[in-house]
Amino acid sequence: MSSAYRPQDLETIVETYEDGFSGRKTAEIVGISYRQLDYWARTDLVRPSLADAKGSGSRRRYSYRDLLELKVIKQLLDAGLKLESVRDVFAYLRESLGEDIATANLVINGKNSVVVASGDELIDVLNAGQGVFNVLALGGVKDDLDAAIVELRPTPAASPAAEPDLDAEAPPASAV
Amino acid sequence: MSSAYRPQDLETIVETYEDGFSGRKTAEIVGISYRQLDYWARTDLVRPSLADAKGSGSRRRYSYRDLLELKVIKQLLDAGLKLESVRDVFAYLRESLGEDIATANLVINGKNSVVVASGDELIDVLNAGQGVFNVLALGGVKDDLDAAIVELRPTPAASPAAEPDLDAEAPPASAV
DNA sequence: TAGGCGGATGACACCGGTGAAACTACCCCG
DNA sequence: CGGGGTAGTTTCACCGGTGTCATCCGCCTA
Repeated sequence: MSSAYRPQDLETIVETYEDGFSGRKTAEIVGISYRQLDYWARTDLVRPSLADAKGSGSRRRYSYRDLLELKVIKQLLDAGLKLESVRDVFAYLRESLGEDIATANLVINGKNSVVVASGDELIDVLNAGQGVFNVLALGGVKDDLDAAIVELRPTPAASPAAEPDLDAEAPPASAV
Repeated sequence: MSSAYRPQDLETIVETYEDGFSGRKTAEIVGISYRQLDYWARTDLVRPSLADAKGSGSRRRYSYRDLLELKVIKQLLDAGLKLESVRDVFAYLRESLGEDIATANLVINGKNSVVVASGDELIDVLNAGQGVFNVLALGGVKDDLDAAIVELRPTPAASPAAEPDLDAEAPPASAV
């Protein structure tokens, strides 16, 4: 899928982030503005789990999992969801996210209902229910995130290997 | 499904609306505020197709199809979509809406892509694509709308047959 | 210990969406 | 033909989310 990099690269790169990701870097990787990241932290949507801000001069530190959540949020926003409903989603979602990310689908129905199904279950859910469903394949989110981490890896002056440009943006619309 | 009324009732009732639905009535039936209806008309989201407003004191007249569109919009908003993306959707959707409403599904992907698939096609699309999909079964929308029209039919004083009270609010969430 | 720099914070503005209330025009009935 | 009620229009205001800029603070390095 996403650009050509040896999977091992990701591990290596992530190791260099053992203290977590800074606010600005996080925003850059996830593809959101620093203002958004800041606002979301203040309003308890996603707080940096490694180190929270405590007064001016302190530093937020985001974990890889934080980035994952942030990326999911960005996807939902890009899909046209209101930030408000994203909040509702994460109120429920947080615990169930994390294990089988590669295959799981996030299904949002109405304002409260949130489900993580996998594969065929999804179809049953869609057939059964009413109203609007928002479906997000989590595997793609992780892929995007990993690709972005690789693209935006540190030491920008010491890696002339591959051009770190392009395809860091939107996953092609494909089908549809 | 929704309360007990003979299907013929709907036709009869709709006939009494041959001049179309007034703004207030439309808002009531669709389940939105008059303010929203007004704002949407001003900002070209849904204009009353039978008679538009021209100066204070004039009257807007909405067609049944207008109500259908409005109901779809309401569903999307209830699902947590931003009004902005609803606008994008309707820029494309308008022509394809109308024929096979009962079975069609509205699929929204990203900001631009809009598709109306039916039945199994839907599943293919979901498997193929990336990102977030918003799926809306249009049949349910029509059912809800029809039920609301029956509930809120005119001549509230002249129809002692069935008590036209209660459950005039939200069409039961059922399923889900 | 003194700078300097990265980054959190605060203040301000702006825009979209909506509620509330005042204003106004049309229609119908007497 | 005039009054009243109904309904559309207009204005004011608020809130959430975000951009921008200025400020302030703490850590790190020299």
